[in-house]
Amino acid sequence: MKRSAPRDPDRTRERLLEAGFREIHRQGFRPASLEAIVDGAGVTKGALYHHFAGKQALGYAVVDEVLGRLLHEHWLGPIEHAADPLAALIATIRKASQSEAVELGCPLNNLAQEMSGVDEGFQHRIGELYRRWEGGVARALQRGQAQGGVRRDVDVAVAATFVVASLAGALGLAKTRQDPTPLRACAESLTGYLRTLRPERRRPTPVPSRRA
Amino acid sequence: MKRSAPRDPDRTRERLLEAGFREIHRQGFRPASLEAIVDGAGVTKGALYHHFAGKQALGYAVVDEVLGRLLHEHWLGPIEHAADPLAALIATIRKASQSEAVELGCPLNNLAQEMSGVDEGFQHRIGELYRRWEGGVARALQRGQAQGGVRRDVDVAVAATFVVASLAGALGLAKTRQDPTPLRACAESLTGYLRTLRPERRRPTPVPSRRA
Amino acid sequence: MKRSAPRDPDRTRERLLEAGFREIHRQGFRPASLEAIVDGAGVTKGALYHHFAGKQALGYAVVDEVLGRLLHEHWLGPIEHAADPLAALIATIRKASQSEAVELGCPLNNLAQEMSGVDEGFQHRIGELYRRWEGGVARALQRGQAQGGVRRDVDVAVAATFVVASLAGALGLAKTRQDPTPLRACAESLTGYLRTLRPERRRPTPVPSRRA
Amino acid sequence: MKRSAPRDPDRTRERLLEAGFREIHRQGFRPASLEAIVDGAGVTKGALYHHFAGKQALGYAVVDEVLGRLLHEHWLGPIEHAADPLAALIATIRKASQSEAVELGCPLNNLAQEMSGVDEGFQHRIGELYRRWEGGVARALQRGQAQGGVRRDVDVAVAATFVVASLAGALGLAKTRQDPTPLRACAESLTGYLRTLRPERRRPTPVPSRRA
DNA sequence: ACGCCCGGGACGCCCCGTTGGT
DNA sequence: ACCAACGGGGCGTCCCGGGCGT
Repeated sequence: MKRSAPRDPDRTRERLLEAGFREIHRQGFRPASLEAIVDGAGVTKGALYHHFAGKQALGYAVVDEVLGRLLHEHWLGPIEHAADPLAALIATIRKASQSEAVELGCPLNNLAQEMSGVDEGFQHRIGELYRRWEGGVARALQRGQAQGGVRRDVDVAVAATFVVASLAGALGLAKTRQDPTPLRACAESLTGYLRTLRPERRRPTPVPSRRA
Repeated sequence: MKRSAPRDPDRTRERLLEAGFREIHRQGFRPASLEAIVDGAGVTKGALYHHFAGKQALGYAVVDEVLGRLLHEHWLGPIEHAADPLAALIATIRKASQSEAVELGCPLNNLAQEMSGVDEGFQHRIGELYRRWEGGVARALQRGQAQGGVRRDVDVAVAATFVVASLAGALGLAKTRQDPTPLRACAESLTGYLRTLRPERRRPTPVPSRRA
Repeated sequence: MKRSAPRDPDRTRERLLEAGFREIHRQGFRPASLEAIVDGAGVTKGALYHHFAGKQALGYAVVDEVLGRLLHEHWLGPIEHAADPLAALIATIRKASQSEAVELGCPLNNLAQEMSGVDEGFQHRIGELYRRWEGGVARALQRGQAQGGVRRDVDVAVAATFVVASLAGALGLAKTRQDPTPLRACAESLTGYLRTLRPERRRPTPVPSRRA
Repeated sequence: MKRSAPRDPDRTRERLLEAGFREIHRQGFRPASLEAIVDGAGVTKGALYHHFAGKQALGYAVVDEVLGRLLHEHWLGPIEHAADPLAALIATIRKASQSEAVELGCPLNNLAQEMSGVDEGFQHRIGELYRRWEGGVARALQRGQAQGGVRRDVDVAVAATFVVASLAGALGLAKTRQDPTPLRACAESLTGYLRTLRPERRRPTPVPSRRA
């Protein structure tokens, strides 16, 4: 018998989620093929149907579990308990801008563009993730205000929305061009913008410098 | 006899492009149904295959012709010959942010997220449009520099990329939430950012004000 | 090129109906395989989908067109303009009872048992055919009354229902047993019953004789 | 610990048979879903496969045990030891014709139409039940002959077949129409027919009266 | 040249009946 | 007695070209 996997339901489910995420990231949800997903996971259709009610349910689970985890790992975690929240935020943006993985774009953004307005379930789930993202940024700015690193007159909600939107847009642009350059240009400008949120000391120089 | 349409090839082609644009905007390119497109255009499949080599060719033509035209109408034209280019740019952003049509999102952005990295033909064509967009913004800033409305040390290419990316991101976020609010928040922040590009007179106030 | 069929839509549709009828007759509607039907018709799925909206629509068309035609040919036509309607009715019953084709049963009865109470469209269409069948028998009996071959006090509607029901039941029984014997037994008894509907002359002998 | 059901194999088997009968009656054998059956029985698939070799074996058991019991209860038992067998037979027919439960039809007849000619095992089992049914009716008529309530020249086998076939047909017609009326019309006619089997005293009036 | 009717394959998702490991 | 996993089709329907009229 070729029983390689010694019957591990949780692992099977995890593999399906992971393969589903990959395929959805690459192809989008609707063009994603269940066949490709089960192949990628090394299981059969029956296993998928056992763990999920169908393609839609798998997609929802990918958003809730996989994308939620990624969001926390890459964006929310690093700024959650930082000593200087604004600096931490800038650091995460810089780090993201140095990634070369622009080929497939931001999975959350991709899914958002594809499925919002087509499927309410996706829209709600994706909207929830964006809310958490903005919420994390807004809380960081708020903590910055509390400790004096951010000006008091800044509307943290508006600023957080702007940061998230610019990041999403830049990620998308980089994907479109298959080139991380626009991502870095945006990171630079966004950093400049964020520095204008610090209290002025003497002479602020909130302008983008010449391209490196 | 049954000659309702007096056989007008150009008009047929135009109708197909228009119906194709609508369907692609609503559903995305791959989920778009040729059946729906020919129904929307009031013609048959044969007519489509007479004017276009296939679905892909129709998609390319939609990008080149329809999206190109829309881009020029909404974004490029209004800032092309403006007396104060920066003010004109801010005005177009403000105008776009007041639109209520967030349901389907920006057609260019949607297609970019879906097809870049999947189909090279789309990627090139969409990239070309983004280049034209950024180029238009950059030229406007440059003309601003020439006439003194924009600081000389601004890297217009970086700034143009940032503007376009933020707009695309905000449009996407608004679509995701089915709510124009984030679009307005971004327009506000972006306007603030753009004002920091003006030469300082006395005391710059480049900060976003409390939400209205 | 292997273009055997020179593009004949009507013929294609007819072939599909015929193959659909055969498969449905053999397997029942729900277990019937579209794949088997298109194979039997020598066409592809595309052709089927072109002529019918789906499996259900094909099934409806089979009932309306094929079964309707068969009903008329075998049961309604022969008694429609007969000089002696009762005799003609008895003759059709006798003829049907001599058929050896009991293997698959009566297609109308099969479909009725399977689909009534599951699909309203089938129920209405099948019910309509039964109504036409009973109606034909009832009209024949009525014409018999008019010309004196049937007693005036006979409720032709009740009698017609009984005749049709007994025939359907006998056909079913013969199919169940894969043996035409019960069909003949019923034909014999039914003939006896029908003779009791004739006006009495002297001494009626309306009893079934010993089995042949 | 988690012993909610105190592990009663016989009861589990009984529940499966009962749920299987219900689902098969409603959907037919092939469209019946094992999932629905085990849900209806409140057990799991494993339990089903513990008690039966598979779907087919369950179906066979349903025919043998459940349908056999129902046949005896409704049709065979009441006429088995009746003082006047013919009267008892007429009484059971009348009783059946007054039932309102025409929605799903006669389970035996349904299964017979569906599975005879498709599966030999079903055919034999169902044929056996029909034989027992006819046998019971024939014996009743025979006992009627012995005690003088039925004419001696009647071929009881032929008559029994006719009775059963007419009943099956009428049940089916009623189901098709979702209306018990045809069942009553047939019961009336069948009663009339059966009365012609009694020895003539003076003037027989074996004709159906005008519809009430 | 232009347009339409018809037909061809190809997957995609769903879901089902069944069997090993516990 | 059961949970987990397995493959095998079923139907839908989609994108696409040949064969004809106009």
